[in-house]
Amino acid sequence: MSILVAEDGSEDCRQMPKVVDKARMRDDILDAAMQVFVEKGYYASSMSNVARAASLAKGTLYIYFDSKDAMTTAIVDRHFAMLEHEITQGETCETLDTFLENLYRTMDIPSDQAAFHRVFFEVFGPSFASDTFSQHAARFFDRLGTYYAGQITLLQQRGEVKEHYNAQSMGRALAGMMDGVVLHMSLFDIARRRHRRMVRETLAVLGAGLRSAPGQND
Amino acid sequence: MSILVAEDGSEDCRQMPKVVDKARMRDDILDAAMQVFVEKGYYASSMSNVARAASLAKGTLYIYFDSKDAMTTAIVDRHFAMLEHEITQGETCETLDTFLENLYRTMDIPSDQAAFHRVFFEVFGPSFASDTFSQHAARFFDRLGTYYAGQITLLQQRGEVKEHYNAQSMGRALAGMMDGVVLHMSLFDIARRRHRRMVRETLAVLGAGLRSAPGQND
Amino acid sequence: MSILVAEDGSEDCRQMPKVVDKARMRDDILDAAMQVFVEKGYYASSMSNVARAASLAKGTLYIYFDSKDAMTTAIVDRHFAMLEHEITQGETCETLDTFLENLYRTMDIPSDQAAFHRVFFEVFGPSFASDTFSQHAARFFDRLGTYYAGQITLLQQRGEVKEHYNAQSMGRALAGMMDGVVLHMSLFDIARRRHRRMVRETLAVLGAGLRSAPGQND
Amino acid sequence: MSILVAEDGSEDCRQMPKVVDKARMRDDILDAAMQVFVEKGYYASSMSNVARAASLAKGTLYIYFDSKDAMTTAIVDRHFAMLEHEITQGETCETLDTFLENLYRTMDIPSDQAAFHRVFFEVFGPSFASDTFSQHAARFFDRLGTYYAGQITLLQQRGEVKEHYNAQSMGRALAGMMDGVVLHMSLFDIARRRHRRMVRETLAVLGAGLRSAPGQND
DNA sequence: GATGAATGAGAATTCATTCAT
DNA sequence: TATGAATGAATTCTCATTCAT
Repeated sequence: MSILVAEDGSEDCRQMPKVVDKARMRDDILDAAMQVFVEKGYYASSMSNVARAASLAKGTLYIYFDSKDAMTTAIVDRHFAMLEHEITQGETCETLDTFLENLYRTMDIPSDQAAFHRVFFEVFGPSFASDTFSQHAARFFDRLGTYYAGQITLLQQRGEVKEHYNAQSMGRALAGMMDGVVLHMSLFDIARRRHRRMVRETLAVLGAGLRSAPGQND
Repeated sequence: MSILVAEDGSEDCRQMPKVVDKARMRDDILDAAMQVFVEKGYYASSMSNVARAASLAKGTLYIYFDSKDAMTTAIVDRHFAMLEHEITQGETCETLDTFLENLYRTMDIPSDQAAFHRVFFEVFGPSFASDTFSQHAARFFDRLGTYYAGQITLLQQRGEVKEHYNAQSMGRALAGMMDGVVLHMSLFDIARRRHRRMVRETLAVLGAGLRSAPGQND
Repeated sequence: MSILVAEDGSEDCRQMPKVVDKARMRDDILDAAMQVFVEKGYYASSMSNVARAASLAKGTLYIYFDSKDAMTTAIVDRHFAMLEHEITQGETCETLDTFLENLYRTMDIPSDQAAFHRVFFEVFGPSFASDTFSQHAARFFDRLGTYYAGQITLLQQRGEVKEHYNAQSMGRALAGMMDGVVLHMSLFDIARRRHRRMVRETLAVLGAGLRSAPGQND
Repeated sequence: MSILVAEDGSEDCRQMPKVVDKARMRDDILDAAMQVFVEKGYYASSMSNVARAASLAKGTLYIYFDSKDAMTTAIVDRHFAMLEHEITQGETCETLDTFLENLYRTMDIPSDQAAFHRVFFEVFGPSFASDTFSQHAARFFDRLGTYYAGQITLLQQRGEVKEHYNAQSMGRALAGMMDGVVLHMSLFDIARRRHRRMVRETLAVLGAGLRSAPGQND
């Protein structure tokens, strides 16, 4: 956000012809588009709808994006870049409890992200899934899995997690399971309270399953 | 159903050859439709495509279904009825290991079902999710959750599962988690082998978390 | 024309579902399209215009032709097939005068054909000339040239035309020159009377140039 | 032309550096435009394309030309002015052979002029032919015809050409025929070598037809 | 003068649905 | 019942032109 503000600030230096912050514009359009998609569904949303939501003329959209497809791809790219950023930021956990708490926070997505997901799975159900999205997704979940594997290894070294689990494999399984739970909630629009209870319960079992018995290493 | 039979019956006085089993016809059409949807994606499939796949004329589809929407709804109805049936059939498990094995089998869906799911989430991303589908889905997962809750209660009584878990809540969490893992695999088209390893790993943690320590009741 | 009547006649035999003479329909559409193109120019004519002219809905055009391009190609195909037919029908000429008279008739195209040409050269100016049209055109003019060459050879044998001309080369030159004169008239919309005078004059020189001096062979 | 100079002149009181040679600018733009039209075809060329080719902004084009139409008209005007100039320059021929040689040179157009023609006939097929272009063209060919008529009259007086041809009519016919042959070549992109052979052959017949028998005056 | 972002009318094309046969 | 030709609203995308800077 602060970056964008900085970009705005740069506008006032000098500008003979109409200067537009193209990156900012693209971003605004994507926001408008996403809003429309979430409200009406991707396939029910026309470029006209998006234009109206962005307070622009239809043609203007095509200045910033070659096609509806390209715009959609840009949304996906941006979303995954954001997720990427969030992962990278994660601090390593000292205890299993901290780790579980982190997982909880990751799963407890805000409801607008849930709407986000519904759009993603409408767009990338089968249609052109294989192309852009699945590559992103696959890579993303691999990284997420590896990240969790690292955490688990650390916790195993600290004696917090049973040694006999394969950290790599377990990390990937965790990533998949967490994604699944989030998806389940996103798609079926489950009440947040209920969702939280489910997540808590799930993490309780997970924790119990992972945790080393006190005074033993497996 | 009986209505359909009545309709058929009203016509059998003469022109036997023209009597068509409406229910059968509807089913055949739904099969053809689903095949097309899986192959091309829901929104990329036209009624023409469906008609061709069903070896019928376009107009004929409208004799059996009021609209594309109605046809789609019928597919969902049928699918959930099928799932319903599968659940109801499940036998109660004597041990936690049998239970986990059942879960494994449930998660190890054939790859055509995975394709199925992708279509479902294309159709019922946001579009008209709230209407028909989410009701079905909510009810379905409630029943599934209740079913698992029953199993868990049983296993708790048998001392196989720690007493301190809330069976109802845990049952629902299990349903959500399993659905999620299956979704994750379906959507991201993960290699079967990898998926199986993930499921095994997940169930191992689950089992460890659920299982009562020998000689104790939590 | 008689062929079309025959096709009409065949309609009355039997026809349970709506039977449409597809070939006839295509032809009617092409007629309407050509009329619109001639009136407004190809690039100024929309499929809507064509549809209106054909008293059809826009969508109906796409039942008979895949695209505007395909429709255009069909017009060209049909036109060249017609020209082809006309050439093939030509009888061999006994004298140079008959030959020149034939040339005259060929050049004295009706004014609707002139309009035709203007459309052709709008469409096949540079745009996609190389693809369909130029192949047709090249082959057509080769055949026309060969046909004239045959005639000239015959007339040379009969002592009507000077021997020293190369029949093949002269045939092709004749084809090009005739095409040119017709084009010139088509494009510049020259008054018919003036055009005829020009053609007569041209043929007079041609005739004088070609004709053997009486009692000599070159 | 003088008007444009006047416009330039009215601005030279101050701000010398900003003074642009409007006529020169217009010319450069037309060159760029023509280049684009020849490459992509008139209707496939956008003002953006022209602007890019002219290394100018789109808006700038509209400073020099009111519209795409106006720009196109300007191209035509310029082209015909150039042709006009070429004709006027022609020297009178002393012999029929010189005359024919001149005709040959006129017909043996460079291939970039052929491309030129293709654009002309795309633009001035029917579209707005009647307006600007056909007037130009009609007048141009009249002048050309008159010019040839003059030459022919001269040659008739010199006894080089048969007296019985009507010089005026023949001149116009020559103009049309030559234009046609050039068009034929331009449109069908005939190989130069073949084209030359055709032209030679045509001129040979023409010459033979026109030439007075030695020692006779018709 | 020069720029190029913005505009919006209009083009080609698709497809769910209807209906005469 | 079954057919498939016809429909036309709706969609994506283009591009000549305008105008604030």
